[in-house]
Amino acid sequence: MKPLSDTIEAFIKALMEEEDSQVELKRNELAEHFQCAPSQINYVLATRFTPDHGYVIESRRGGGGYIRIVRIASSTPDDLLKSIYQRIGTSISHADALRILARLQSEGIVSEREAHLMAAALAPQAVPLPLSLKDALCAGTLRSMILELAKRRKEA
Amino acid sequence: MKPLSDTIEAFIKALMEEEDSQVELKRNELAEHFQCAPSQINYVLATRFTPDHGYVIESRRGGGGYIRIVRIASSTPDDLLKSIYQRIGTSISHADALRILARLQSEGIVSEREAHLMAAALAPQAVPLPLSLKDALCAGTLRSMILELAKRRKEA
DNA sequence: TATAATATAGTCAAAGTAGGTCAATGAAGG
DNA sequence: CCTTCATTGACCTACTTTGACTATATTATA
Repeated sequence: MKPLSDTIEAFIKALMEEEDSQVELKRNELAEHFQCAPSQINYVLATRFTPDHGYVIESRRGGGGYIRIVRIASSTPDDLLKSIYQRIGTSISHADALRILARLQSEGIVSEREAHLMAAALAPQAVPLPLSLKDALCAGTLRSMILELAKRRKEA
Repeated sequence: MKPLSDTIEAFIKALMEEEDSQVELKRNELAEHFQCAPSQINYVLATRFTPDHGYVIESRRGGGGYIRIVRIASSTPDDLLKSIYQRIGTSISHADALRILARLQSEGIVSEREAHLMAAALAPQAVPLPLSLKDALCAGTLRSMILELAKRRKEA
């Protein structure tokens, strides 16, 4: 049984297809529709529609409240690579790193195959490392790959 | 009395026959079915469905979790990947790793761009690690990427 | 107007679900 | 015995779902 979160994610993405990379929805209605707790919607947004994924959320509470999800207009690939590189910093969680890879793929900067290859390089290796070091290693590897992508753009 | 592990192994392999050299299963359900500890399943996977045996495992935890076993085909280029995989072992120098990448590229298994991406992932990270660990890390990362390549050949 | 009621959305911690790891123990054969 | 393979259970990590409490906006009421 696929988790509800995945279904809700797909539902929202389908909506975004129709409209112009932008949806506005009512949290309670969505929750009602999927028969789940309203906070479930927040969970989906927090794990699948983050800035790393290329989305921005705006919302308002109170009567007539809403949640708007906007797909960030991509600047040039070079700018995107630069900002991602900076965002990575010296430490990043594995989950966040995968989000960034998904973004790179959806922006067409890497192919699906390349994204998978990059993910493989980030997979928790058989090398036993303390958790603290792991995020640093993840960051280093990802940064190194991002740099390579940036370099090849320049050359091309 | 044949050990349970053999039975579970056969069971999984039978499943793979039906489906397309690929199964998805629930660890707990399988364990329940065979009335054994869930970790028994991991044991079977670790001893009979390793990359050396020609399988790749993917899994996900939490609600909706699963274990997917993918058989990687053994056509000619796969044999090369297989032998490379074995050659890598648990430790490899950075220089040797780069030589392997060059080979993969010259064989047309990866593009130049992919080879560079892989090299970037193997670059000596900013993370300070004892030399002994570095070669092990290099091996782990490379193996992981090789496996990904093998898996995708199968899918293609 | 203030104020209260109502309608939303946000946060966070706890519980629920599910797979992973590892070390101890058990069993079978040489 | 001793080694190798099998089995188990305690503990760990990861992902999901929920609910109690909080924050904020709008609307009705005094």
